[in-house]
Amino acid sequence: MGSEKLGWKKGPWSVEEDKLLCEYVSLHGEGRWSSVSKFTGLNRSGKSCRLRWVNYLKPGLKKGQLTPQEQAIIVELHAVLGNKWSTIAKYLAGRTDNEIKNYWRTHHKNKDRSSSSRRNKRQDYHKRRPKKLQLQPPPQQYHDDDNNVNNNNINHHEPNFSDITNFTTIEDDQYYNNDYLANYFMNNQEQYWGSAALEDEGLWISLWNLEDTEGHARCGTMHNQHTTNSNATSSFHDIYHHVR
DNA sequence: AAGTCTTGCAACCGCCTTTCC
DNA sequence: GGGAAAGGCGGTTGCAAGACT
Repeated sequence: MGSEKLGWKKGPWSVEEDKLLCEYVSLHGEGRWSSVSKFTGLNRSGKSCRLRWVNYLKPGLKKGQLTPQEQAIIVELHAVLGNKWSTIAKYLAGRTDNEIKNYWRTHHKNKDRSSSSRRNKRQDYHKRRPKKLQLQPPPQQYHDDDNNVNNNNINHHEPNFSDITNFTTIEDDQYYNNDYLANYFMNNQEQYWGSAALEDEGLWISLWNLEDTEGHARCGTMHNQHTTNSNATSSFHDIYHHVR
């Protein structure tokens, strides 16, 4: 945004900055991000504050490895929606568009490594990179399911892709020429929509609130899981048939 | 052991859309 | 109605850490 002042602090957020931002949101709610610096003294742009909140501090965010179910949903929805990361994120409770985008780029986009522009750029970068660098970033915080703040380091494990191998080997024609995908969701909806990882009420609300194909928000009336489950599948059908 | 490469992810950038005055 | 500000989104980059040679 050209209107934002120059001289905003950039780079990793400190624990203190996170605290100030959390306090601001608890007092004023989400939105009015450009006011954060005024109210808190935080020298961060509104966009930076919003991003930090949405991608890291917001209660209910899951951290750590994507589950095989989540990976499968991403693969399936990307086949239908393309790079609509924020839309895909609506189907994955506690996951952010940024997280999904990063996952995709790492695991799917760069399959053709030999021609990866990023790889080439990175090789170039590493040639120029000074050997041992910089200050350690502060310990990362996150909120657990009970909305408590933690400072734990996240354990990283090698992903297990065996569960989704069959998805990634599906021929494109199967996506584009029939209702394969829609039927797949219909037949496996218990796996997706009924999985423990997706039982967060927020997901069902967000699924029900998914925009329809004309860009209008769906009714936000609360439904029980079974009802919403059907609606989620209906939404998927809408997306599938209109996007293709 | 040291150098190089790969991966994961936080954060920034620029553009577009929406909202406000 | 039009311009400015704010918000949202997708693409990209920078860096740490682990894997590999």
